[in-house]
Amino acid sequence: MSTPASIRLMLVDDHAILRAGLANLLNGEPGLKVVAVADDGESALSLWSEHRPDVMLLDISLGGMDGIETVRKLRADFPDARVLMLSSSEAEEDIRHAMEAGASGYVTKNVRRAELFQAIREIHAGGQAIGEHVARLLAAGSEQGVISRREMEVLGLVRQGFTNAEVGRLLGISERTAKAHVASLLVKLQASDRAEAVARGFERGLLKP
Amino acid sequence: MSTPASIRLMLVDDHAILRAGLANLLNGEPGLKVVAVADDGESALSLWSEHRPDVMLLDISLGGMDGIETVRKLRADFPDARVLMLSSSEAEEDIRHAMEAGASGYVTKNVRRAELFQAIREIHAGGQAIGEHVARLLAAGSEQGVISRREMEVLGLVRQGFTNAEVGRLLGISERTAKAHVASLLVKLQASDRAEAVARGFERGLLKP
DNA sequence: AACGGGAATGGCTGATCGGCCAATAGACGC
DNA sequence: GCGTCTATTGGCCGATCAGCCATTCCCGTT
Repeated sequence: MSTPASIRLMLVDDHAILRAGLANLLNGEPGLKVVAVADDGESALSLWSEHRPDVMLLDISLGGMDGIETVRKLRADFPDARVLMLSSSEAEEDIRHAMEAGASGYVTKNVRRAELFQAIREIHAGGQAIGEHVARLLAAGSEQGVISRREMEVLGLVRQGFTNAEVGRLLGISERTAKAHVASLLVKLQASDRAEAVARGFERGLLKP
Repeated sequence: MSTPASIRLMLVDDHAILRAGLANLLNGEPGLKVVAVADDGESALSLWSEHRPDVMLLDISLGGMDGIETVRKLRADFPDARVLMLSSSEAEEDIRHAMEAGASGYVTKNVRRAELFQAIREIHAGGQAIGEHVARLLAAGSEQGVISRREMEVLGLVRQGFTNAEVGRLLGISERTAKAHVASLLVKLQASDRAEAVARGFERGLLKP
């Protein structure tokens, strides 16, 4: 046929405004079509199997299950699902975790629209897409200790004032293990106690206000 | 006249996608028209005096000068300028500071579109607009303690990983006193340990990355 | 199949924390 | 002058932390 079928998109973001605006924007671009939207990970998964879109645009910060978990589960069920992370975070850890979880691309929300369209097409074609903005970040700060996903979870709980024992309970692991993760965080963040670790987390953009 | 003039809007947000999408969305609504966009506070101010819009939609988190500062300066130059804060932050401090700085309204980015349109019209008509979502937050926790200067100093040191004894030494006071300040911080910041106190400090904007 | 790293676990110990009690001194506003 | 608030200090104690030891399991890479 002369007009190739549109790339069928699914949007997942907890901000209604961004969802609506983005849908508008994407539907205005020839060759792209938004066929489903979701505001959390759970509905994203069920809507995916229902609509079977081509590409999911997924925010990292969602209520409930976060974007990383969502990618992981989606790719476990549909290994050929293609996901473009669309995040406002520039934290190196977020990017790395997203890609490791199976995302095919990662762009920050301040990409130019042309760059976004390009990324979607790239991904749909089977490629990877890292915003150049993002690529620079990755190249830059890959020196220091890499915070693992588990450690990020622990840091998030430490931030909320939980003790090691509580962290263990919440994550379904022993207090010893939680303590080990905290110890590891202290080393990697070059902090001398959990309070400083939290501060470093904010400074590095791992934690968001 | 039969068709009243549109409300002329200006968008200020550092996320290009949200800007583009939102502009689309707003221009699609009869009676609203986006006449200018900016991605930082400085250009927002100069574009305002150039275009003289009716209402500014302003994000709090901007590169460089933040949204609060932008409102303050704008209102200093144009006391009748009307600004609707459009933030993803639900932090009580952010809301309070924005309103104190002269914003006419505050909605979070997950308002429904109808509510957003309503807020814009409300503000243009000279009223105030607090998203109901936001209003609840404000009503809830408006009765917290004020952090004293000394406590701020202590918080700054705790953030850097100093122990109570070290804080005491650095401030020329005894460890007991330092401990008392920390205890007071825990109460006022509703934190259960120093790590959470630091986190709350960042969340409230008392500490900056 | 071997290797490296993350994740999970246990025990031990001295340092540190946070809560609870009470007290004195100076500053500010009414 | 009186009350309120912050800043300061002390003792006591159980809870929690952070450091150091070693071990097992699993996964992805080589």
